[in-house]
Amino acid sequence: MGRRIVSKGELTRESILEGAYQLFLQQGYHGTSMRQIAAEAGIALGGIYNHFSGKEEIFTAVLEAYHPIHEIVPVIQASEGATIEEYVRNAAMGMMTALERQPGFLNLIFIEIVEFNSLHLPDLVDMTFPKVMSIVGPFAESQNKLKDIPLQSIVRSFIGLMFMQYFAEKLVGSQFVAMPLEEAFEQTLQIFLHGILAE
Amino acid sequence: MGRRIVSKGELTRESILEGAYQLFLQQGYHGTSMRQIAAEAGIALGGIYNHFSGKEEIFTAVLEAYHPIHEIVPVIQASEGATIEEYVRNAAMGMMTALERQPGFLNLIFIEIVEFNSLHLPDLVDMTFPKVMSIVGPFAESQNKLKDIPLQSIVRSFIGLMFMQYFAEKLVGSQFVAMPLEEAFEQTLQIFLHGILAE
DNA sequence: CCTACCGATCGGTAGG
DNA sequence: CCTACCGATCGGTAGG
Repeated sequence: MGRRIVSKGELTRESILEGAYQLFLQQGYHGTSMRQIAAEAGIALGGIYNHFSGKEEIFTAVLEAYHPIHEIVPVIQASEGATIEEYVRNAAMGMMTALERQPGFLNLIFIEIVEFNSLHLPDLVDMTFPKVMSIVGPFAESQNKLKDIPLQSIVRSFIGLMFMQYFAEKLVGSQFVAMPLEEAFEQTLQIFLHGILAE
Repeated sequence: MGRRIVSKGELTRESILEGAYQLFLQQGYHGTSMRQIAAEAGIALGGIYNHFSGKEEIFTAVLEAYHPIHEIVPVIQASEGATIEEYVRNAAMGMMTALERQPGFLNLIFIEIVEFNSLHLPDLVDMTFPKVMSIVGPFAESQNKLKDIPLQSIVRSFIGLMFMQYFAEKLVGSQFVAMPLEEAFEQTLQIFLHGILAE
């Protein structure tokens, strides 16, 4: 909201994070050097160590700063709709938009999986999933139009389908999406809605 | 089928591929050195270059040798069932088993995405997806019990849900799967089946 | 925050 | 002349 008052040191720290973020996305963690990060941030190599104890701490901080939850939770909260059908449709479009606007989210998670052997992934999920559940839960439970399936399974399937849809969009032009994207999105939504709504 | 007759050189080449595969899974591409690959294969560093022109060519060869399609297509082909419901259930269980037995498949693809910026991913998908479609197509189309949704969307959603389920299994113990795994698998299957079957 | 470096290791290649 | 390697070292770069 309000403009934060930041010291020069904080500005430097943030430019390190932003430079590192861009480089990690393009080259991965091990493929990115501390010298590249320093150059991107406009400082000398040694200067980095005034802000971070090492390369891994930079990655941790980037993971926190660019965490999907910051982008996606407000989108889901903003989702409204008279029926669950409308609500799901709005949430789905909001999530796709959020993913498209910040395509680096998934890559950071892939880096965590590939180059850190999923070391911090359980913590990450434990931090994220309850937040999503607490937002989705009240709305869904106030309705009686869902099949008798645990809300957790429903949310998990929703996320899985959105990720798959997102992958399909990244692969435009391949056989994987031989139909218009809007149409593919609609089909995925139909399968999900038929899957969760009571007759 | 029959036992291949392989020269000593071919055996060396294959041990390089296997060693590189294991190391890539644990450390990623840039995190793995040619010296580690050589040690894993039981030869000297220089010996590698009699079989591969460089590190990237090794990764390409590993991607080909351990391609998911080799494992998953026979599983789907072996899937039978009097009804689509049975068929889907068998295919789902077969795919989960295949993924669990070869957990490296997904990681190789993540390495491709993260460390090579998805350079060869479209080609990979174009090679794989049509094969799956040609196997699934005839069976599904011989039935009239599906909703009016393109087969391509159905297959894509199926793959998305299986991947999500697989991720959930890797995250056992976290909030993400607060129910028994068999139950979570069943719930995912219910959503999919309700989503695609005609009333 | 910089310059000047360190111990070690990187991917790749030399001659034999 | 080929293959399948070796011990040693190349020019550069890694994180700190």
